[in-house]
Amino acid sequence: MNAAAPGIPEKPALEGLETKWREVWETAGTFRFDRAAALAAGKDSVFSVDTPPPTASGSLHIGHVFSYTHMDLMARYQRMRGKHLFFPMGWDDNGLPTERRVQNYYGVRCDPTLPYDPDFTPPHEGGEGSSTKAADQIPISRRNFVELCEKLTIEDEKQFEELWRTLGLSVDWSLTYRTIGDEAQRVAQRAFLRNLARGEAYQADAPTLWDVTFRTAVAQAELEDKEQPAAYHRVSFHKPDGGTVEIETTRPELLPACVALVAHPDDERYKPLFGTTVTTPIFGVEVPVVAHHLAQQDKGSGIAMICTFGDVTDVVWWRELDLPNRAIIGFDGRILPEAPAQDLFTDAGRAAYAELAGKTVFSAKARMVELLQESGDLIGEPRKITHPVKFFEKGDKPLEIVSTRQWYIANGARDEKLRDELLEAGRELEFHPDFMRVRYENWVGGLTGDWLISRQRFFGVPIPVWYPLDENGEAVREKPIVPTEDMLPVDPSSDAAPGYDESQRGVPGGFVGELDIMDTWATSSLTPQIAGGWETDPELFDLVFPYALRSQGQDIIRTWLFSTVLRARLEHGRTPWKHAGISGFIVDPDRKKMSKSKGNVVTPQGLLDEHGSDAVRYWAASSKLGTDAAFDPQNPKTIKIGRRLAIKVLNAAKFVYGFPYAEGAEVSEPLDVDMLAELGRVVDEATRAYEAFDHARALEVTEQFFWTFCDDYLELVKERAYTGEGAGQASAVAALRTAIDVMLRLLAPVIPFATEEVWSWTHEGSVHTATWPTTAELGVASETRGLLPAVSAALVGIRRAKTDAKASQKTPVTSATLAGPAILAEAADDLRAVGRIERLDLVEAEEVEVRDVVLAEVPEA
RNA sequence: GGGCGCUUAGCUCAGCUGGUAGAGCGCUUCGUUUACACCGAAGAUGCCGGGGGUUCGAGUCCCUCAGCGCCCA
Repeated sequence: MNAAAPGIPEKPALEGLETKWREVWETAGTFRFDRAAALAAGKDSVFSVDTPPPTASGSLHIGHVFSYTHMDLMARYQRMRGKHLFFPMGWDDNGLPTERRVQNYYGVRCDPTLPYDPDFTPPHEGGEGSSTKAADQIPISRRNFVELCEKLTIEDEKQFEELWRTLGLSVDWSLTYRTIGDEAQRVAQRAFLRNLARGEAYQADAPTLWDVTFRTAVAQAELEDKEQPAAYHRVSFHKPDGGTVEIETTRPELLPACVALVAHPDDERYKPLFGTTVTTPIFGVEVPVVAHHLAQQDKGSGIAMICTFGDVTDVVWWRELDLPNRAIIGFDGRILPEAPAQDLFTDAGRAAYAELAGKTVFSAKARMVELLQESGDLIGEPRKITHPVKFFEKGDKPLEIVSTRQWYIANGARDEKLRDELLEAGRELEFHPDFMRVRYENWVGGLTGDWLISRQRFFGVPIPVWYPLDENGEAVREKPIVPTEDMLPVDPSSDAAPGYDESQRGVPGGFVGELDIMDTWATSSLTPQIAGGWETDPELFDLVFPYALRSQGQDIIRTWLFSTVLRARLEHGRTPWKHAGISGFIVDPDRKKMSKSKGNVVTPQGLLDEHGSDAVRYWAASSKLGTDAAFDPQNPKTIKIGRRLAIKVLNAAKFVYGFPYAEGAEVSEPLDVDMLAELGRVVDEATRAYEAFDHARALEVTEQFFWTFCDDYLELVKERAYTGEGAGQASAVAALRTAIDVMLRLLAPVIPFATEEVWSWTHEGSVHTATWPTTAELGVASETRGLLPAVSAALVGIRRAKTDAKASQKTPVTSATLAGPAILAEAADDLRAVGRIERLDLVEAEEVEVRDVVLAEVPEA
């Protein structure tokens, strides 16, 4: 017999468990990917997780904690099932968010024309938000700027890792990657070069969605519709016979870029006009009237002007109707000094255009309206409306459409075969929940153009090409010079093109480097390849790819999930993962998405500090995949429940380990056997739930059992376990210990800190590398006999009698009658003990009922 | 406008392949018992969004309407 193990604290507490165990896990390498063992055991023994690299310069919020916990639950479950976990973590540090943060933090901005200053020190550090006005920002060279980006992201990433470690993510931190790191750049450039070689990457001069603030092209996936106020201006076009056609437009300033009028082919009002021409007001340019089904008969006057380019529909019309390009908006969002249609303008038109040139869209519109009023071509007052306008999701000015040369990667938008393949890939993927696949299919089906990957920015992976310069010093864009793969990563802005000397840069007959960088997603779409050592470590890559699981939020299905599927299809001809686990998002008590402006955002670190990591993880674990979770920072109920559970686990285990125990004791009492049989059902159900990616269900059944175990079973047998003798006593303690041992493992994925603490009291290794429980190890028949629930019901009856009498549960009972199934007799002694019942008469009946309870007289204290 | 999801106790949510409603929180009352007062016990609480249909039987299946949310136009 031994008493409580020496390591059990007098009063167990959650405080400090995070700090204690994260260090132990790190030192012991608990979550390290055991490559040698994985290789020996074969590919099927590996469970690889493709982790979303959070934006390093952003801030981690409660939604991240939610989704990353979901990922970790599955990882921990699989690890306990004996899988070798390949669980890396990455940071998405390249891209615009970092640039913007650096600008504000250091008070600088990038001017690529400036030379590098090796001694540069930033004017200040630590500015947040918009504390530095753009005008006060000091212009610095690209290299200086990139250095600051590097510096700041490394700081940010440390804090991220700190938070994830506190939360208890069972990541192998030796596998960390950064999307700006050398290996990521190498992978991104290699993948690009292969896309190029296969014809999947190409450059094209085309109308491009353009953010004038950031002066960069943006992709379809980065668009956001915003409702904007605007006004319909009714404008007259002139027919050759002297009559007029009135159109309505929200963008009169684009009149000089007008190339046609368009109406619906079925529109009786305009049918006679199709095939004729009209002239534009002010500018007098002759344009055709054309028919196209996208023209909306019920919008405005039913006939619209097509300009190059007012919106994406203009682009469609321009392309499908084969119209000329007369674009007038420059990269800075201002009207170009020279209009392409200049020669077609009347003299008055040229004079009018001269007034518009150089103006912003806003002021050009104002002036244009005046001009139209003066000429009498504006009919009536502008009519105010609100309508959706395309924005860059990170921008605050409407996107313009400019014609530029950009790099694209085929995504199926213009290639039916590829699109079908991508849809097929979506069907191969097991989405959890299944309906999330629809988001993917909608996106693939709705693509309107290939993926624009070039960005006119600074902090990102350079597009690895150079262009030869002809004898006039003009770049020959059609013949890009590419590096060999062993040269990667390259920066064409500082590395000389292969076969050239740096002195030939910019010289006729020499070369020029591509200055554009890639879209962030063009790198982060390759996280499986980056983390898995694609081409640099084939042995590893074969072991982990395709991955078992991609886990992410529902909001990035169209970006990260889609682009990763695309790249894997193009490069490997297969789907990059078997499962996609999709988490919902967090809403505040009013069902609104949490947002900073509402002031309802809580920092995850604060939550973890206040409630403990196990409690916060419990909250995340109690939501199913794909389901949005309500969160009230003022009253985080579910977190408190999680905290209570973790504390209860500590206390219950401590209590159980305090009973006298002899090694090798047998579970022989019917009640004990039945309790373990019930637990076996819980094990089965929890296992089934995890296999179906339903961690919430697994938690629910386990937790429910655990509370019954504490409130009923433990109460029933504690007398026998504590003061009993012989086989009965041994059986109780053996059953209690077995149950705790199993429940700790069932709960380990959810509350890793409390369970590890308890596990350490009686075990050497970590609970997180222990074997997931099975019914077999319980050593009892898998069939339950219904004894535990019957006894629980009897217990409730006894307690009710005492409660009704307003007596303490400790009050002795002289006599009572217990009606119920005969099986109750097998636990009568335990019932007598817990109820302090002197004489308990059993009567057979279907329903359990306790009656004729006679409480002993208790002298007033 | 199209699609997806949701609507069950005051709140947050479970309810698998149809069999006559559950949990936790909160609330009420009681209880200082050898784990736990961040505790324990007992109790009350619902025309399962509206309407229609299939069925012996519908929270569960079908249709329809409404509200909320998200995605895509």
